[in-house]
Amino acid sequence: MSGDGRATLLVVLGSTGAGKSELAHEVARARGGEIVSADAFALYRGFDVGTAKPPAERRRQVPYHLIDVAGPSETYSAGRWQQEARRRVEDITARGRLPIVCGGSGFYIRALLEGLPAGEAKDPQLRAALTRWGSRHREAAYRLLAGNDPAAAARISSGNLRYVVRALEILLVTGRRPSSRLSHADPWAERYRVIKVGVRPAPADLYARIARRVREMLDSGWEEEVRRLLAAGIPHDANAFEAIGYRELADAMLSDDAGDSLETEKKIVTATRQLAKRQATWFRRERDVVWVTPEAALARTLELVDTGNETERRG
RNA sequence: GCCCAGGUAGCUCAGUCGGUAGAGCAAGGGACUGAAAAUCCCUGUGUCGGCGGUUCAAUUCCGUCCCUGGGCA
Repeated sequence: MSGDGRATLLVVLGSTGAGKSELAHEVARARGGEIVSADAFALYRGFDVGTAKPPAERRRQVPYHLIDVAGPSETYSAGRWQQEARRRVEDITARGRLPIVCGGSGFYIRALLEGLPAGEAKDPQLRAALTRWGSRHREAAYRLLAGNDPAAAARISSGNLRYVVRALEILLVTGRRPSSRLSHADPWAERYRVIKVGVRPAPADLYARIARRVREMLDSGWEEEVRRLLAAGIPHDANAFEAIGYRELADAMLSDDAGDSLETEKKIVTATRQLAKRQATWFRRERDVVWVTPEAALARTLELVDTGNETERRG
């Protein structure tokens, strides 16, 4: 509980490789916390090395949630994660422990804290059909959207088939214009004293960290894991295979010209850096984030977490 | 040493029948309504290898030199 009577919810965010996991784990150990992963790919069983899941030792020290909760061929979703994550956070709080949401999936974190439009308006078959049609008739798909919802079309570029298809899916499933469905105020997070800590190394350090991490993952049997997944019949187009590294490694294995592994490693590092940049762009807009360097992270975060509690003790 | 093919954006290359050049990738910036590690948008001045020559004008033609591949010796 914090000074105003609300329970504390700690959110640790930042780019891949910044040092979020380390921080979350240490805070959890120091303050009796439990970690809820906000990572769109650590959800999938079998995709372990490249998603940097916490090793068994850490999982013995601290309870981890929303890791390995989906089958490797499944497609998870932000909405499903939001519901699950909220339930876990509430449970953790109810047990008197500190909930720590930690991850780099900005869309998920926003869904958790600020909510999503009501109703998932989802139909996978329709979406697949729209995608098939749209990839052949990109302009027509965009015109169909523009004709039915100019406001939605204005916010989406015609080249972004994914967004165009999604908007059409909403239109067809709900019978209402996607633009009329923009998120409403969601009060869920108001019951918490939310502390958002962003971990951000010096820019030059981040690149070095990423390169090192990719190397370590490859040294830890990443390729072997991908080979096993493919051998087990996980389809190459499964959602989890869209994760950086898994994509490149599977492509290299499935193409005839065995491709050299140094080339693959470079591609993975590049893709990871690009991801880190996109994440930075996303989080830059996130409100009320306290940014810290990995070195100063733990001390500063404990201070932030403890402040409210001291206030309560005094009050 | 001789012959051939090249030397153009950080990389791979296109192109200019002579009027100082453009794609992909990389890089930088941005967006984000249940696929989000996804998807998409914006941003391209670089002694066109060096030096000479021809020309109103050369990255483009000619000469020469240097460099890189390949072949012949």
